[in-house]
Amino acid sequence: MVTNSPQVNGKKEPKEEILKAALELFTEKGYCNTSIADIRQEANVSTGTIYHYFKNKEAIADALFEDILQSLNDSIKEIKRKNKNAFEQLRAIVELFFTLTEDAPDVIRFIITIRHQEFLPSRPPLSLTQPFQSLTQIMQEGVNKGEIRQIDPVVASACFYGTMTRMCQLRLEGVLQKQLDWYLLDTWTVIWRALAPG
Amino acid sequence: MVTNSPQVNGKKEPKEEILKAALELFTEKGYCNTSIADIRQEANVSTGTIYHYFKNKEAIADALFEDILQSLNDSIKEIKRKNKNAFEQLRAIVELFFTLTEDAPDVIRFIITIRHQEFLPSRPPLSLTQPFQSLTQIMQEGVNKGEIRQIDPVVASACFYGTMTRMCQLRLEGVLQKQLDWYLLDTWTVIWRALAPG
DNA sequence: GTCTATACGCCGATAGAC
DNA sequence: GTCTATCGGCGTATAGAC
Repeated sequence: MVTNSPQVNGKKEPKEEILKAALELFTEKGYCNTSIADIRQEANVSTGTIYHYFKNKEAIADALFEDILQSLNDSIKEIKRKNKNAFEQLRAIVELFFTLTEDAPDVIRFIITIRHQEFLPSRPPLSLTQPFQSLTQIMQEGVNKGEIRQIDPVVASACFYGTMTRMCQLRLEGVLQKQLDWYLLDTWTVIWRALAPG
Repeated sequence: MVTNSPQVNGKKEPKEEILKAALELFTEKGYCNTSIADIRQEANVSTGTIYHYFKNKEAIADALFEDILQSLNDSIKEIKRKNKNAFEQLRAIVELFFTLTEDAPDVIRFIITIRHQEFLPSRPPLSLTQPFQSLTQIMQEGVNKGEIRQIDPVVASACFYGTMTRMCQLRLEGVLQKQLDWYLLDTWTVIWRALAPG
């Protein structure tokens, strides 16, 4: 995990420190504008240590990608387990993204604003990864059960994900002064009106 | 304009060729991963010519930013002039974005996927520029006239813009096999159900 | 495992001929 | 206005001591 260090006592794992620093710098300045020297400084380790834990700069980004996607996937799985219908599942996902935007903005920046393909060309676009497949699946099941209107699940997902992430983006860009939970009700109402049957 | 060269006869303006090449390369590989040598080659000019027309690499990106924003702003102005109510105006904007995604994908990539702040730090976030202000204004007027439900115009804009651009993004990433106009009706229906009163 | 020192390539930008 | 040649600096990655 990137968001919290596994070591509780004083000493921190260098690997985790490096990932934490890299996430912060990549999301703030971009991958290209972040040098190994920057990461070295922010993580308080030496160049040698970085190359001991990671083959190269790209491998750091790759590990972040893996970590964050895994964590997102776990969260969504748990949401699907705890909530039985599409309405509750989707609402919980919006809450998750809004909470993360306030509490772990770098994670959301990594998911929604970073262009992974620029430096991880072998990775598929995020839209084709597991958590996003889960989303389309929720839509599909919702349509099948009559909880969601008869529309193309792709369009339904786009409305849901696009609206939610646009709100996150506006908040991260400093356009929205109030915390996202202030907008939660309105945002959810808008999304659900778009998707609800009848 | 970036999308078409002003010269009709054989010879092309080097400046336009440079901008065209830069737009293509920036949106494909990213700003950082594009070298002056790449642009030189793609535009069939020499390094000297590039630096004759532009102060530096950043100035090329800046000119593109200016061009594209101006062009987008003009298009939206014309849409507002030709269409009188929010319903028609917003629908025309979706059509504009969907058409551009198919016909001038690099322009849409530049608007929705490029992280301008990484290399143009003095520019404000896109969300604060004129065309996006116009959007919020359309929402506000729509709410005032009762054409749009009583919701926060920011949330309304986020739903509209987020849904629309997510569809464009999915198409640009190759996730959607069919052309965007195939999805236009569904997309618009979803958006309008979210915004319509009653 | 962690460090410092350094090699080496690439890239942005300039100089100066034509 | 357009070109070629080249400089200086930065950044990734490695070598090798401890």
